[in-house]
Amino acid sequence: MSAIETPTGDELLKILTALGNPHRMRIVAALTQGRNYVSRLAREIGMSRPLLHMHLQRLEAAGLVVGSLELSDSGKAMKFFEVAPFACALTPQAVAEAAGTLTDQDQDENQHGKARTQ
Amino acid sequence: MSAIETPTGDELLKILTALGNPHRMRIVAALTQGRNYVSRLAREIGMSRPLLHMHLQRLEAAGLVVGSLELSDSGKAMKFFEVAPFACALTPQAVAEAAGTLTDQDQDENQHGKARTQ
DNA sequence: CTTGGGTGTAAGAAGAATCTGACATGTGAC
DNA sequence: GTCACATGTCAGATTCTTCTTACACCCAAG
Repeated sequence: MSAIETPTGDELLKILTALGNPHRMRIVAALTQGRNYVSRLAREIGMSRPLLHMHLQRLEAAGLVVGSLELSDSGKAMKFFEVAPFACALTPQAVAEAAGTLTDQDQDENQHGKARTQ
Repeated sequence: MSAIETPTGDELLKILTALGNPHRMRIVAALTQGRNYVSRLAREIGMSRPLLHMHLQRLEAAGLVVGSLELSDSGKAMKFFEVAPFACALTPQAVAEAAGTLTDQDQDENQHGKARTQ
């Protein structure tokens, strides 16, 4: 799991745009110290909850964090998030390799199939 | 040179936002195959020259490419670009470590000194 | 002097990302 | 019922990024 992965162009692009944001970097940093649920995390890092929700969605879409909706002892629904054990190397060769598999201008929700534009 | 570096938060952020763009990824990929000058590169990858100029500026500001203004045999000024041998690992720990050294809201050009806003 | 190829840059439009505020929902405790 | 605390989502404003177009300059060749 801690091996250096070589994601596709679109995956790497999603990872980079997800991490290329100071708030999201700090979110990942906070989750590295342990899992947490949304409202508490929002309080701790001083961010509005809807905003944190959006950032977590972006991080989860990139596969950098994983969230699971659990029920606390009292029955309250709480969404816990934790970091995914991602690891990818950022080198010119890795970027060049990934750039070759870029689908250019459609980042749709077709990561299960392979519906090319052409 | 090919060791895994651990940049500061602001540096990593600049690297990630620089690479988190399909055009810039393709520019890095094109420059991996050899140095090139701006107008020719713009022709090859099918991009307007001012736009490529902006992207190259962004990549150079992040330290991912280096440009040098040279004079051709005929005396024409040509700006050559080549990739810098960057290498950094993208792991939760690296992100957490970098997030600790983020200056939050000022991304000014004060990477030489330490001129804080306040 | 005009043409062709190189450089850089600035203004403004278009589009995407970010952020706030308000709303709707559910559950347990008082 | 009302409060506190959790969830999610939406509309709109704002800000940032991206991109085009147009301009400026320099040098060599015809």
